[in-house]
Amino acid sequence: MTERDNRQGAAALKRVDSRPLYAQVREVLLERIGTSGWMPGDLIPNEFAIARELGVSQGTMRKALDSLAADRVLVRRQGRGTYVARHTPADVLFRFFNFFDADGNRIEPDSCRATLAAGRATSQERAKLTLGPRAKVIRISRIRTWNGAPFIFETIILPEAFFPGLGKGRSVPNTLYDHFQKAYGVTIGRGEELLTAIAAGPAEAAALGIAEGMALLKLDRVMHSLQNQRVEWRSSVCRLDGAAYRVELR
Amino acid sequence: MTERDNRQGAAALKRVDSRPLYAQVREVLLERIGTSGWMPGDLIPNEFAIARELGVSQGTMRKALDSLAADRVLVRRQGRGTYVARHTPADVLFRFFNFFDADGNRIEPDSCRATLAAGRATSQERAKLTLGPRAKVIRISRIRTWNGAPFIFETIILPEAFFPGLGKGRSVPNTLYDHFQKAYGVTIGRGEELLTAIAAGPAEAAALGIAEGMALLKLDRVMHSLQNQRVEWRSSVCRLDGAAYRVELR
DNA sequence: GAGTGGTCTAGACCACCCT
DNA sequence: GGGTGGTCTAGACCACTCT
Repeated sequence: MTERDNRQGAAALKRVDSRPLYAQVREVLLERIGTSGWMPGDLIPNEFAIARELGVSQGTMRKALDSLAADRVLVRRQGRGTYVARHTPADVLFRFFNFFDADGNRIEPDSCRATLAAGRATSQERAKLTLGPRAKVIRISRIRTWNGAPFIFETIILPEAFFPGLGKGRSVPNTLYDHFQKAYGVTIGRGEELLTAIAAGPAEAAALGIAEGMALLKLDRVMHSLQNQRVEWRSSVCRLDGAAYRVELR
Repeated sequence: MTERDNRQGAAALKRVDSRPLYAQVREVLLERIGTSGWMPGDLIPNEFAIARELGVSQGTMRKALDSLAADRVLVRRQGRGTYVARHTPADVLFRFFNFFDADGNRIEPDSCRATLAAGRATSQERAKLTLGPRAKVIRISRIRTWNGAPFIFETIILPEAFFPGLGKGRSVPNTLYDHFQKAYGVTIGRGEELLTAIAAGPAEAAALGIAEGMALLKLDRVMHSLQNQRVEWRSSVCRLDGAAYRVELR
């Protein structure tokens, strides 16, 4: 690539908007990661190479790369290179599964029985996932166990547009988010969860094998993709004897 | 040239330390903030001044300052300067009070009735706060209200060594953490909270004015100071009809 | 030894806030 | 106008990983 191209590259970045260069660079890198360029697990070119290509200094490139690493989109390893973060079941549990046992160890749910169905989204589902009037969704209900006993009973709503044919002919994996990334190129970026306490009704009592009226923790979670689209609504009720939901306060 | 300055700057700070320069600089700044040098709300000297004083470059100083700003110890304002973060009641609510109403607005608890007592720490209290065998603690029990109705019933355990004479002759403020900072120089840095669901027993039912057996959210929280000492153990039970505890997932 | 990210420096210009 | 933090660049050396 010639020097003129470099300047044009830099100018192209600057002319579009007035945000800092590193923020624009970050945007460019995010696009490359999303659209079948750099895939999860890939080693991306080194700092100097991308910087030269985009016509910015290595320092600016570093700032963009560090910011993506802070958001867990990239993983940097000294002496080896920069990789596109890959979701593994262990990563997913570590980031998004906040249950701990009495000794402070993270709980690893053993398995799950799942049922799956598709249909038109209800108005509530459309609101939660910002879907259009005739959008379809996939609904998964499952029970996750811990030490062999039912622990979580949850319903997961997914826009069909993001996950066409999910579950067709195959069983639903225990950790969904790594499957989303591998099978559909949808990477979970962030989300929010609303927690309340409820008394077990007939449905929860039957699903979890407990008495009606037992106090349960209810989680209402909406997850967003890296591109900031709402890709999952999950509603879970959890039996919490011997376990706790852990929150870091900062 | 750069190499010699580099080593000298490092030598001036480190002696035994092999951590990065900016990390050592950060430590030095944190000490100055703790020990009656720079107080909450103070404007601290500009980057160049501190950098020159400590014998490091402005870039290294900036990295240390930015890291402290990220941890909310400092607040940087373009065109004005860098300030030591001051806890206000609003800040405290924003950072550490995670309850929201059905419309998604943060709940502001109205007031509280508090009782206060001091005594020797129980073994459980010593374990939670890593206290010595004969340590004393201050115990606060209070009820916080929302829209006039009891909302949270909580017990707060504080090491007497950190907060001597707390509550003597004065009432306990609604938001404690800003009081800790102003009156005792103890700044809350971070903490962790364990959430479970419980059924209301006689004590909770009486305190919150509800029926026994109602599902409540229980929070078990330990907070650490900027110097990483455990300075509070708080146990709360919350009535959650019309409200929810919100967690950001990243 | 070659290549990578991590640290550190030095100096430039810009955007913002004050008086 | 003068001072502050924010951005950007250029170049050096260090620490780590692989072959």
